This record gives sequence, structure tokens and C-alpha cells, in this order.
Amino acid sequence: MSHTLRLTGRLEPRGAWTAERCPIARTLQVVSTRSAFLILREAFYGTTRFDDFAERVGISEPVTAARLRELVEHGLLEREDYREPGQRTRRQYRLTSRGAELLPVLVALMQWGGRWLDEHGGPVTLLHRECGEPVSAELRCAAGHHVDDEELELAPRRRTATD
Amino acid sequence: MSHTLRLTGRLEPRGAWTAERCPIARTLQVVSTRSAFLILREAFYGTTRFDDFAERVGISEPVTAARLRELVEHGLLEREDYREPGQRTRRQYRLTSRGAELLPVLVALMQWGGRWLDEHGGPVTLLHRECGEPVSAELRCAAGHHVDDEELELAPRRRTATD
DNA sequence: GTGCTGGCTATGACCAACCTAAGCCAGCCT
DNA sequence: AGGCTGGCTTAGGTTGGTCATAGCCAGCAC
Repeated sequence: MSHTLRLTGRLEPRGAWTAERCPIARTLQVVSTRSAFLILREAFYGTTRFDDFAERVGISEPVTAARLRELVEHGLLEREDYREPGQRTRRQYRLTSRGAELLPVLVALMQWGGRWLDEHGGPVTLLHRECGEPVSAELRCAAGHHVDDEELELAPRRRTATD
Repeated sequence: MSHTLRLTGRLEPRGAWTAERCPIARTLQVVSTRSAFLILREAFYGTTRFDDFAERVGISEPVTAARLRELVEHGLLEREDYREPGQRTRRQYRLTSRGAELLPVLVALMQWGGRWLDEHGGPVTLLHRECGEPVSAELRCAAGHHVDDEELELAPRRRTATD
């Protein structure tokens, strides 16, 4: 059980290339901090207002402001002014599709923490609304097979005409 | 399209509880830094030696040493001394099962970065070795359904007899 | 106008994550 | 013995994420 991926094509051997343009590294430049991840968690939980983010994530207001600004700049959240009748104008932050697509990352983190860092598997579970079954983040191929780490192959992307 | 999860049971409304024991937050305390994520990436790519980690991740030796030590302490990697005939004793770092189970997190990060931060979808792809189809991290329920963010329900975990 | 509330910004300080440059030690090779 | 290599450690400094405290401004409510 080595748990390592198989490298193919010009990726083998590993010593012969460097991971420039690595999409993992790039993603981590957009959401690198704990506070960014937790703000996204809150956004999925339905939080929209400044004060609520600060309080529910447990971070200070300056950090909340900085993080929300960054996430909006990177297009993961969008800020929107709204007003309820008889109320002053408010601001709310909502997930964009771009931001919402980070959900598998959060679910995978949640899953791992529940399994390895909490004796009871964590305080909450995710369920499929339609059927009530527990939900998890897993690796699947386009043909629908469940894929284990040892069945994974890392390959250079085929270049398209526009490359 | 709100992208938010549905909260059920005592989780509703959101204002009534705090996310203590949050497994996402816990996981981020184990792997919080960019360098930790990238060292794990390298471990999946088959890197085992100190110098290779430092060079391939692109971080300095002191950071490499600190991060490897932490990851070993948290049980994601294990250090092992080995010797090839006629060679001096070497050290190698290998993923444990605990560490290997973070693969969905890395794949999900890779996927997102390839989709949103690289015009060509990223330099590499993951394929299923058996059938050659591309692999992705996705949300599925135990009944095998693909689950969208809007079909997700966050529920308190049912307590077991040992709780 | 005065006060209250929501959504911030400003300031100053701390600590953690990183860097570069240098040094150290064990073990093998000559 | 002397040198090289792998796997570190130490020293000193920078950047960036965090905090606590305080202040600011707009828009209602009175």
C-alpha cells in the first residue's frame, strides 16, 4: 500500500519536471487562510451579513472585512445591497457559482475531520435531501466508477487547438 | 439559485447555535498552511526524500523540516529509515492511510483551480487507470446519487449509544 | 437634532510562516 | 585523513494573519 498515484507520459519520472502552474497551489492563493475557509463554510450555512460572519466564524471585525473583500475580489462571493420595507439599506454577501464550486473541498475537509479528529464522527452530517442517505466527497471517473488512490493516474493534459 | 445548504433539526435557524467542534476548523488546524498542502501533494506524486520535498514544493529547508515534523506528529506521514545495499542509511517519508484520505481534498482543490484559475484547465489531469476516464471529486450519497449543493441537508448527527 | 445600529476603517501590537545564509553531523568514498 | 552528500538546525529578518480597542459614517427612529 503505497498510496501514491501513478505518473504517466512526460510526468515520469517525477524528478524530471517541476509543478509550475499547479492548480492546487493556485487555489491556495485564493483561499489560503483558515478564516477564508470558515467564511465560506458560513456562506454555505446561509450566513449573509457582516456581523454574523464575524461572530459565527469567531474572528475579529478587521479580519472579517479584509477576508470578505478578498473573497469578493476573487469572485467567490458577491456583495449586494438590499432593503427590506421600512428598513435601511443593508449589505449581504452571497456565494457565486464560482464560490459554490468549492463545496467539494469543504465537504472533503469536513469528512476527514469527522473521521480522524472527532471521536464521534463530528457533530453534524450531510444528507441527501431526496433520499436521506449520508453524503460524502469521493473520487469518481466519468464512467461512474469509484476510484481508489491506487487506481489513479496523473497524466499531462492533452493540448487543445487553442493551446 | 442560492447555493446554500438546508439546515434541519436543531440547526435551524442558524442564529441559534455556534459551530463548535467544527470538523472543517479542526482539519485546518492540522493542515493549515500552503506548504503542508503542497508537501502532501508531493507525497501523492511519490516524493519521499527531504531534499526532493524542499525543491519540488519550492520551500526552504527550515520550513520543509518543520512541516515534515508536524505532518509526522499528526500521523499523516510516517518516517522510515531504510538502506540500499552499499549505501548509507536514508530517511523517507510516506503517506499513512490517515494522510492518504486527504486525497479528495487535494483533488477538489486541483479541480477548482484547473477550472477557474487556468485558461487551459490546468497542466495535468487525473485518469482512472482501469478505464482511462477523467476523475473528479464529487458529492454522492450512500445510495449512489450525485448530489448538488441545493439537494444537501445539514443535520445533527444521531447520537450513538457511546455518546 | 440626538441616539442607536449596521457596516465598516484605523491603529498598534503580537505571533506564525516564511525567507536567506550559514553551520553541523554522520556515514560513506578515496 | 579529507571530502562529499543527505538531512537537517540555527540565526536573523520580513511579511502577513491575527487580535483588541477605538472611531467613523449613513440612515432610520424619536
